[in-house]
Amino acid sequence: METVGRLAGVSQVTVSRALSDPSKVSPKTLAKIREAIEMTGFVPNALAGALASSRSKLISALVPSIRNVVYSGMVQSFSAVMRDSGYQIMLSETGFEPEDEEKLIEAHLSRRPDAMMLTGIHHSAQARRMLLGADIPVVEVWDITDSPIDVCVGFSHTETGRAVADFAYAQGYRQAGCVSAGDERARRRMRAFSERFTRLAGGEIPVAQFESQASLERGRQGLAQLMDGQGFTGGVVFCSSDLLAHGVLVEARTRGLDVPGQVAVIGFGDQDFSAFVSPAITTVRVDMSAFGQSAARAVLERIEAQGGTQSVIDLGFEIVARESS
Amino acid sequence: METVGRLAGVSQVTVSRALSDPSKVSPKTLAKIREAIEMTGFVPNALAGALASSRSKLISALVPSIRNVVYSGMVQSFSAVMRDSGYQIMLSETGFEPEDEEKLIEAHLSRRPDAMMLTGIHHSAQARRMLLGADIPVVEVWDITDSPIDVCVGFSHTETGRAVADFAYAQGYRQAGCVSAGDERARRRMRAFSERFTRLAGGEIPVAQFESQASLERGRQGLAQLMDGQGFTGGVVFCSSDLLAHGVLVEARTRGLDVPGQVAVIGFGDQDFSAFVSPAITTVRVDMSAFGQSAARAVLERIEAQGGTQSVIDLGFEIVARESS
DNA sequence: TTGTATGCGTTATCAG
DNA sequence: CTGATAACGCATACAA
Repeated sequence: METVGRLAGVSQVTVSRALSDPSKVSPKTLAKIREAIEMTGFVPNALAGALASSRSKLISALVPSIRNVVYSGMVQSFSAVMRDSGYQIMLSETGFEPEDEEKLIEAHLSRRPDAMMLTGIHHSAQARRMLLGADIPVVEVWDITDSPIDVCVGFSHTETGRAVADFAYAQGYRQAGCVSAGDERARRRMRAFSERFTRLAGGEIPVAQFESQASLERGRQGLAQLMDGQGFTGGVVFCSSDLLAHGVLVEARTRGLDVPGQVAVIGFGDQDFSAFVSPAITTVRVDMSAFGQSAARAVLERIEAQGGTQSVIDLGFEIVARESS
Repeated sequence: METVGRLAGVSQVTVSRALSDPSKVSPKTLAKIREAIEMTGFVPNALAGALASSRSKLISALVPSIRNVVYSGMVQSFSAVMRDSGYQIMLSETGFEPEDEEKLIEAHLSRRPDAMMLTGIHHSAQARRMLLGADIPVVEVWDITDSPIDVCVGFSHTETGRAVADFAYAQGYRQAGCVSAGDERARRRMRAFSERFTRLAGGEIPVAQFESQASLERGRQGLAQLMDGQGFTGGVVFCSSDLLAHGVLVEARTRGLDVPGQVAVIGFGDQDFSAFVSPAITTVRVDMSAFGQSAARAVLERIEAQGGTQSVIDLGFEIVARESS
């Protein structure tokens, strides 16, 4: 800025003002400064700016995995809204281990973000302490709780599981199984489904539980496990994601089973392929881009107004009935 | 650090040293400092650190879209390697508009990253100038050129298109069509495919070109367009992604067409579902996590050794023959 | 092994 | 509308 200022015949401060609030500088000097910037190829140092103003214009976002469209879709809409307000996103993957999250939170906090977006509501005590100590807006997405760190936006996984059980029972199914990936929230949905379905129809509900991330192949293996190892002979299979559901579908076709006659399938997430495979997948739709947008708005509200309104934003879910059940 | 130091009975610098290089501090004082940090919940300010040392430990990464697994997979492996070396990633989506990229590059550069990862080799003149001026390692991924800004790692899209044409011709196909999403590199593959296939088999090659991102539905529309509007009656369909290929498959099934008898399909990307749908999709495999790792290693080499070795890293591609062709 | 002085490139505050 | 001056919180060079 010093150099630019000399070239434009003004001081360093004036250059700073020209950049941060052009209206505070006369049109003439503004033009000269712009020209000098053009000539020198000057790019302001946001690090120094952040240090001086203690506003970094950086937002941290932590998600389990960006390869999963449900998370990357959310990040995409979150980022878009924040970017329009001049914020940049620092994104990291936490994986599914709580300890990793703690370290990442500290690493992010050291960069002094103006706010932080986290996935889920379960965080270590130390993580909560650091977050509280940072004194910035914190939004927890994808799940809701009555005691968020600051604000949470999402839906109830327990309610989802129950609703699916009710739905499947109402459709006439009396036998059920589950195929689930290693996500804590997925497990919570499965548990709620099992409890409710057992209460309605009785019997045990076999579960094929994987620790790895969901994939089509895992879905195939899931149905195979249920049928070959756990005595599942037919009925409805609730999967923790549409990808798994698709795998169950493929495996059922391979085994010559009629869907939904012998094996019915319900997925989760309403991914873009779900309506277009055949049979189309019955699923639970959650509006991930709405999550991202709501989260972003909640953050902006808190940054600007210094005090959010709602602290629990339940965006709900919707069961989409298609051909697979 | 001042506060922590007072609590531990040492000066600010000693605290700084204890954090950046514990071996330079006596075990006793180190213990006292650690205790003081614990008590105060002190989290170092990386902004100030970066300003003072002019090393931000931040790496910028720009990709067209994180919802596309080919990009998010690459980012994932890139991030993992960089994180292990103590770097954080600032990720942004450029979309598919060159002007947006330029603005994003400037925004990122203002945060003084220690290096930058870009997708593709086409950047505006102004962008190149800024990048060169920033004087940091720059790695361009997903494509190769003889004149990278600094270093590029990827594969030749033109060669890919040609190889697919040769492959399809060798399999006996004499009619072809293309379904492509609005990615410049995808278009380049399609063009090379068309040119080569026309030279081999003669005739015109109809193309269903979409401006939007790939999706299963677009794939279905693609085949519909080719057959209903562009006189395509059968043969091989080369798609710019496996998602589109899957859509073509679904549409073909819907129309009662035999695959690969009447319509054969070749995709791109070898996504995780490609081997498991039926018929399994013939595709072009590129090792996206290898791209990310190579890119990360190239960056680390340049940051540490101040001068990279190779400047063009061609990781190639592989045609995976399956049932759909 | 530890401390002192200085500077990194901005913004904020106050004067002119 | 513009300028001087003091932080911001740390790292680096040098000294002890």
